[in-house]
Amino acid sequence: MTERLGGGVAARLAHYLQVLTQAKKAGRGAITSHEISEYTHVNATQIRRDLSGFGTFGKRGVGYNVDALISEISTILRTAGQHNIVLIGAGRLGLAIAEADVFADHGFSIVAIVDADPAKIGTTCGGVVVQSPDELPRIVDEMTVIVGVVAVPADAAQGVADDLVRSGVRIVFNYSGALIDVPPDVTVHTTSPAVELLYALYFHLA
Amino acid sequence: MTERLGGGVAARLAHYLQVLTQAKKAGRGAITSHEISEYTHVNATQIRRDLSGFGTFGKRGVGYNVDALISEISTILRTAGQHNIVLIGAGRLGLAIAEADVFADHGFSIVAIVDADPAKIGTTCGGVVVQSPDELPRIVDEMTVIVGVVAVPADAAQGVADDLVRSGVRIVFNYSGALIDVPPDVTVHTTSPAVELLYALYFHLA
DNA sequence: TAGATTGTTAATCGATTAACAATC
DNA sequence: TAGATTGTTAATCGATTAACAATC
Repeated sequence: MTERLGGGVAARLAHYLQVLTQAKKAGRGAITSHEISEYTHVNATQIRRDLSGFGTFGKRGVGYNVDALISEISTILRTAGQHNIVLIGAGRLGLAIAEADVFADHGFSIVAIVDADPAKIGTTCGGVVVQSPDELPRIVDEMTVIVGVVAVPADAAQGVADDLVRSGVRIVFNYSGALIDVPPDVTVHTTSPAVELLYALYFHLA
Repeated sequence: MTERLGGGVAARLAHYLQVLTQAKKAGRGAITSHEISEYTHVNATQIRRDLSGFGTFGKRGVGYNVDALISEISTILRTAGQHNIVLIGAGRLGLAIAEADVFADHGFSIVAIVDADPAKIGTTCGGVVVQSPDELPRIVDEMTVIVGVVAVPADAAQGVADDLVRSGVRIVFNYSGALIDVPPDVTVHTTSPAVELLYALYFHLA
């Protein structure tokens, strides 16, 4: 019964989950497919069909129960558990990420922060002590870290990614903007706000 | 001849542009469709077709000239010019954004930083002075700002967005994670790194 | 009951993929 | 020439959209 989802469906479900989590925080008890559509820019019919494929989660004339839907989608995506992250780079960007609760909201826990600057090692941020890059293999192994977040300058990004891969990390989240090469069994996600900005601007100008 | 692009094509072209810009920074003179595919996760055939629809930009057996392709895509997306941004929130995240060159790389210029904290007003960051939110309508008008970047805590995001919309901003870039409601003629883009993380994790676990 | 929204179908459109000739 | 990669076609698959009955 648990067949592998297509890439499109999985991406959309993750997006719905993000909106639902925020709606819950805002105190919303129920939400309609049209509201989810507004926030995700996904067609409302598409949303209803995506969901109805896994069960009847909605109530006609009312919408979807936020708590219940969060639980259902978490189960479908199998991301209900706790997952450990290591953050590389204790600069402004790194500390801003460590402070944000966007990861914590979805069960991702930053279990270690690493920085090459000796002056930063030993300092604390969000209850997590900054450690040396030398500790990386041990940290990844002992705490079963599967995601590494790269928040270093562009010219240091490839080196950091290499360290992460050598240490056993299989998902790299790249905030540096730089292009990163990794082995085929490792996934890199490069966040590029400018891409969405260029896209929005095109339709604004056109 | 300049017909309006479909949403999918425009988004992909923006993505290619981001990769090309980074490749140029890394000193690359040429790039193949397969390389762009690796970095964007877009099918290589799809990339070649997207590009060949606008002209013959590539050289068989070699690939695409990076500089030339940047110029071509910029023209297609009509984003070759300079565009002004206002940044709201001079906290860690805001300053990290102001420091990053991800926007500058694509011709977006942060012309003003705004923060409600009186202690921050008057301080400088990246050559830009932090101003009071009261100045927002004047700034947007005088400098023809069309994009507002929201880098404030989640509970302040809606208020900031309202201020931006009242001041005339038509594209809101939301880093707070909170859900934001705006009039129909305004576009909101909410960055949610957790979405892509959940997505990557699903395929890692499955 | 009346209004609203889901669940679902059918029809269209765009994306994906494989394959390969053209050509650098 | 040999190898590589583009440009392009054709065939398949998934996304999108409109429409509407079911039902809360």
